[in-house]
Order: sequence, then structure tokens, then C-alpha cells
Amino acid sequence: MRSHYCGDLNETFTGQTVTLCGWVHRRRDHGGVIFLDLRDRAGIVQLVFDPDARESFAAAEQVRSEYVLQVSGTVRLRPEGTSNTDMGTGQVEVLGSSLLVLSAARTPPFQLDEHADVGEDVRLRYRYIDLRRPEMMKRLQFRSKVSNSIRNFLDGEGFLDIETPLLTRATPEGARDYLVPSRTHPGRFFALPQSPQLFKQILMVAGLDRYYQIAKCFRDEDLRADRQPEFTQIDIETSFMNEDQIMRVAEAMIRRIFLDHLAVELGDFPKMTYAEAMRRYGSDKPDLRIPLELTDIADLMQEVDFKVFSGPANNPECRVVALKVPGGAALSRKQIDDYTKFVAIYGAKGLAWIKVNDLDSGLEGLQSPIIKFMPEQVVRDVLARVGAGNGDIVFFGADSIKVVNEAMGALRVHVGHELGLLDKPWAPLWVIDFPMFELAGDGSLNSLHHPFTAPSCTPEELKAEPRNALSRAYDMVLNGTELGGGSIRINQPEMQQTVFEVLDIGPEEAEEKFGFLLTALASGCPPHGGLAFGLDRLIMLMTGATSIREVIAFPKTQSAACPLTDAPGLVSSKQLRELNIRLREQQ
RNA sequence: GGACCGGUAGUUCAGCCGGUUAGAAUGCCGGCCUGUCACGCCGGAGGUCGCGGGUUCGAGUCCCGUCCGGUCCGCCA
Repeated sequence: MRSHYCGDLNETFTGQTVTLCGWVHRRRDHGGVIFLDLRDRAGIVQLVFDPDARESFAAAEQVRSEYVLQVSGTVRLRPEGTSNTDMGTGQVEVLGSSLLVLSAARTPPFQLDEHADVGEDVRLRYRYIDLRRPEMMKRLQFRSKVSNSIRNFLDGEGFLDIETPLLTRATPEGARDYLVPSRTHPGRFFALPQSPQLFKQILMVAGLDRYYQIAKCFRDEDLRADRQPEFTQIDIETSFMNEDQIMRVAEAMIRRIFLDHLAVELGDFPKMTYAEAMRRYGSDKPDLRIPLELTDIADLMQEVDFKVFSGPANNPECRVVALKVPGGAALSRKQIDDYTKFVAIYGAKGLAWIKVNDLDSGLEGLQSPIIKFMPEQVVRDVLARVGAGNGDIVFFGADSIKVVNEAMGALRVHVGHELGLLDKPWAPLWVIDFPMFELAGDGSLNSLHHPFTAPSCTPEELKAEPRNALSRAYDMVLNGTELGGGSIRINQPEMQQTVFEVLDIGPEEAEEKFGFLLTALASGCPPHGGLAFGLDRLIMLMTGATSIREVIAFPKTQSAACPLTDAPGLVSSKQLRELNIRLREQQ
């Protein structure tokens, strides 16, 4: 039906007769001459209809926005002075000789202009219109190209693309499962996978050696701008490789993609321990584009009553940090109030600060609500430690370690963005040496990763001091976003047993939940490990999209619904009966 | 589960301290126009002010509830 794509035409086609198929992007009817912008996947080209060609001119008069046309005509250079440098095809136009309406279109619910700022609910309801916008079209094409590169790269490294089931058991990972009732087993349910974790490990036991899959995963948790209930993971697992080797392959893959698709050379990724990341940035996924750091000052503050920071009493479980922001002395009272509200979201009870106007004038040169409660020498020591200079502001956080890290870490990022302090466009790194466990609210221990993550110590050491144990896990972080993470897995039953003991998972419970994995581990399990990348987040970062929904063709709203199909929907009582399900009476 | 922002024409929004017939832009429809490119000019149609209740002589506007969309916290790797 078509000889060329609209967007591919340029001056080298001059004189050729072409046949194009596409959508009417815009119509400009000048009475004696009609311009149609015809759009397809590749781009937009201008068509001209002249009254000399009576039939096609008459047809062009009847055409409306978003009609689907087949047009034949001659490519020609635009007349002197009428080229359009904003268009890829702007040097040429197609003089239409025939126009066939393949399909008429109702008036679009919104304009496809780059100028129209349309509400997202409307865009999602009419997603087929929204996806016609060149911006969306480009992002989906970009995503497809990146996926393809990933497959090629991993295939080249000897990884096998193997599918794992979507109908499976509830996984041991933390999130709530999407459940699917079984008709043939009344009262039983499948779960959609949160990740193919157990299957990929079993593939290693089976000897497949290197596996990958671009896999759909599901988590029934509340949504965010960067979180969807169903999302896509680049899932990788390999045998007989240690963590450094795995990180090297994964890093090479990401570096290649950035080079090939963005012409960005990311360089070698630095490695940083979890402890260092928490200490310097208050986060296990630090945004290293922002040249601000948290500085511990608890030792200087022993004579100061933390109440001036609205913090708790001095004790070992609390942390006191300073955050120096260059140029921050110019911040208004209102801005500081906003920052105070911002840290309150994370549980901070206040935000103390010192503005440094003139270091040489002693306390007179400072402005602060708290220095009157501090010995002058302490103020001097603190400013000296953070290296504060004239024009800077120093923020203070004093509270539990958790609150300080979360609040001041978030403030660091927030302020860095608001004041435009980013000093590079891309800042990747590896975070390593994660703790094996984290302390839950009730005093028990939880896996930081999942319970199959290998520790970097012996079972004896693990049992003796579980809270100090580190894992052989690693996260790849880019610009403050966790792109992916993984670990070396446990391949020895004794070690797995010990981890279960520490987690207070009894033998019966372990057997019931993942006995099949334990049996597999005891059946000749190679040393293995892997990782998984969030493909949606990767594409989001690479395209600069502000929401994960912008890189997914048919995303869900924040309440996990689809405005296009109106899913989730009701089902008939017959369907429910077959599934042995009865809905509870609503009150 | 919680905090905050929003919901008025197809779309994006304005609508003041509660007061006459709810406006603008754009889109749409009709007319004119031979070089535009977010074409231009003239005219026209288009509204359950999310929904329910309340206060009031009078509610788009105030109050309560509720639904929907979004950002975030909790949750989630």
C-alpha cells in the first residue's frame, strides 16, 4: 500500500513518485491550495493539493484531523523561502495527485499538539490517540531498540533467553501478591510472580549456566510515579561467577546501551559500601550528581542540648549531621520553612540552620535560630568541619539514625535539585556490602534482600553476630535511582539453614514455603548469582521521562486501574461459581 | 492506611468577599482565502460547574461526606 514512510522523505527523493499512508496531523486550507501534514510512525511530511488536480483537491477539502489516508504524489523541493527547518522533512513536500480516505475519524478528544497539555486520565482513556503523538511514539520505539540491544548483548555473552511461568506460587519476597484462583483446585490460588527469582535459581541447578529474560513482574502494592503494579525486569542469573564478574557483565551492558542509544560514555562505575553511602548521603541509592554530603558532628555537640534541634535526647541510637549548602545564605525564610515542612514528611521534628554571612565577624556574622544555645567554640568547630564559607547555609538534623538519614538524605537531593547544584548529567555507581538483615519494629530480623542472598561470612559467624553480617549483594544506582540489584545466592544447605534460623523461619515453614528450592539446593547446586534491572525505570531515565507511565504503552493509574479498558472489571456470578468464590456482602 | 494539590465547554484554564444571562483560549461546525506550517479573517454551536447532602432569600464560590486523577509518606527492591 505504501512506498515510503512520511518521516523518511528528504531532498534526495526529489522527483520521485511516492505513495504514503498515514494520519492527518493538521490541515491548512487556503481556499486555492490545501496543505495536509501527514503523519506516520517515522514522522510528518507536508502534502500539497492544488485545484488543478480537481479530484484530489476536492477530496482534500473533505478530509479532517486524524483521518487515515493513502496519498500518491511527487516529491519536490519546497519553493524558495518556504522550507521549514523545524521539520525533519521540511525541505520537501509531496504534490498530491491522488487521495484515498482509508478511514474517517471522529473528532479527537484532545489535540495532538505538542502544545496541548492534556490531563493524564484523558490521555490514558484514549491511549490510542495519545500514543500517536510523536513524543510517545519516539519513546516506545526507543524502548524497543534498547530491549533489542539488551537481548543482543546478553546473547553475545552466552546467556539463554528462557521463559518462566506467570502462574506460580506466592514468592518469599516481601510484596503483596496478585492472586489468580484455580478452577481445578478449589480454594487454591496461583500468584503472579513478583520476580522469577526461584525459577532462575533452579535453572542454575539444572545447569543452564547463563539465563536471562525480559520478564513481566507483578506487585500488588501502592503506586508511585516510578512504580507500576506490573512492570518489566531484565532478569539475569549465572553460574560459576563471583560478584565482581557479574557486576562487570552488567556494567558493560548498561555502558553499551548508553553509548549506542544516547552516545553517552558512562566510564567505570565506582563501588561504594552501603555503610559509606548511608554515612555520606543518608541513602543506599545516593544521587552522586549532587555535590553535597552529610557530615557527622555528634562528637562536637556533646554539650549541646539536642532539644534546640527539636531532636531526642543524646544517645547512641541517634545521629547528628550537618549539611552545608553553598550559596544557601541567600535562601528566604519562606524557602527554609518549605524545607522544614519537607523534612517533616520523613518524621524530622524540625530543621535547624546557620547562615554564614561573614565568617570574620564571629557570631555577629552568622544568622541562626540556634547559636544562642551553643557555645561559641562549638559553632566554630562545626563550621570548620563542614568547611562553611561566606554565603553558605548549614542545615542540621538530629534524631534517630533512621529519621536523620531519611530526612537529611532527602533534603540533600531536594535542595540540590532546587538550587541547580547538579555537577554532571550521569552518575552511576555500585552499592555493595549490604547488611544481611535489618531490624524490624518488633525486634526481629528481616532479610534486606531475600533469604537466598549469600552472606560474606561463615555460618558460624553469621549465627554469632547476625546484625553485623554483610551480604554478597550489589545494587546498581544511577542518578539516585536504583536501576537494578542482585546477589550471589546461597548454594549450601547448611548456610541456607542458618539464615532461616536467624530469620526465625522454622523447618516446617521453610519446607512448606520453598521446600522445592531447598531440595534443589541439595541436588548439586553450582555457585551462582545474578541480578535484575527495572527496564521501565531504565528507559525512564534514558528518555528523561518524569513518570514511568510515559514509557509504558498501557499503564495503570495510581489506584491500579486501566481507564482504557476499565479494568479491573466485575465478573459474572457464573464465573465466580466455577472458581468456587463467593463475594462477601458489602455493608 | 495517611498528608497535600486538583476536578467548571471536546481540551487547557479563569471565575475576586456568596449576588443579574458562568467566561477566555484552543478545538469543532459554516463562510471567505493560492504558500501555509500552532495559517489568517468573519460567523456559529457547545455547560449535570465530579456526585450527594447542608447553610443561605440566593452556592461554581462556604460547610460535611463521597468518587475520580495526581504527588508524596507508610508500603514496595
